[in-house]
Amino acid sequence: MHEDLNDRFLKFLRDNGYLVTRQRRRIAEVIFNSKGHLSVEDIQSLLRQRKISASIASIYRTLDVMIKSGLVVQHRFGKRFKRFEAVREDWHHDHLVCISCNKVLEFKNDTIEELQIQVAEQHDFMITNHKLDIYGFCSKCAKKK
Amino acid sequence: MHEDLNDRFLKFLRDNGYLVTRQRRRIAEVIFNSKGHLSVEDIQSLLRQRKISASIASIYRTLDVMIKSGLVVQHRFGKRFKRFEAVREDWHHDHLVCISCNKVLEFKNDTIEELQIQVAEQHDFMITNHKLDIYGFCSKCAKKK
DNA sequence: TTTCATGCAAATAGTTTGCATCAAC
DNA sequence: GTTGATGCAAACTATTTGCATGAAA
Repeated sequence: MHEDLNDRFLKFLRDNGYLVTRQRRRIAEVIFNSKGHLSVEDIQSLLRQRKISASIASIYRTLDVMIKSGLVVQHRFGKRFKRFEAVREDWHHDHLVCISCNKVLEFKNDTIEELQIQVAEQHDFMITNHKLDIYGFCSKCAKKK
Repeated sequence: MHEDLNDRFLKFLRDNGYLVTRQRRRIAEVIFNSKGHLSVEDIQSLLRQRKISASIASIYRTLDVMIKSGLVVQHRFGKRFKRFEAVREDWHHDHLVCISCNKVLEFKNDTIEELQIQVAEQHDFMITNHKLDIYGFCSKCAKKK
């Protein structure tokens, strides 16, 4: 499963004239082996746990390449820093973001997706991607209040 | 129309123990008199055009208060800086963002809104707000390619 | 052995904050 | 007169970049 993503990334590197370096391989491994939405800090600490060294600069530069490969997407859930997420299979999804505990739930709704395509057509707009983030309180945090 | 927003903002200030200062009044005027999605830089230059002086710090601090008042919302269309938008009447809308010319079109789709509420219910999630941004190419930019 | 990636530190961009001064009430 | 807002400059955070060194092909 993540093997696949890893292989696809390595192939992307080779096919597009990028070097396959130790750092790129390891940063990719860490990201493809993690579920969810990683901050650069998360990635750093995952690397540290595995006793892998890679500078922040290399993490950012590798993330750029990964985004170009289409195997990773970027989020910015209202916060000032970015979060990164591996794109698994063809499963696109949107997010419910808890503004209290910062937990992020994923969901998928085909009707919403279709309606977006309709909206775009109506405005003669060519969609490349979209971000739908719903903010509020998850069930746990809602109860606390 | 923007008179209304202005008045509501001044009322909000008074009702919540904030001082009604020259800067706050003028920053609010500029924002309520502008359509669209203003960056802080935009706001600064609009103020400059009117020969009004206000420091960046005050602009940011006033924007915080305006957001608390609910009369302004914040966006972050994938970029690293924020954009601010006056909330007119009760007209909520979403955005089509051109990744080529950066133009932002607005749209409203009630069915999408309803479906979001359904999704939230299914996940026992209490919505406070949401952001749906569709990225791609506007008709002009799509033609150029 | 050439070319591209890395690591470090310095630079940048956007935003926030501390503090003395100033304006609102 | 008090209290809270302003303006300035300095601090901060996330991210990017320049450049000498090191690793990939």
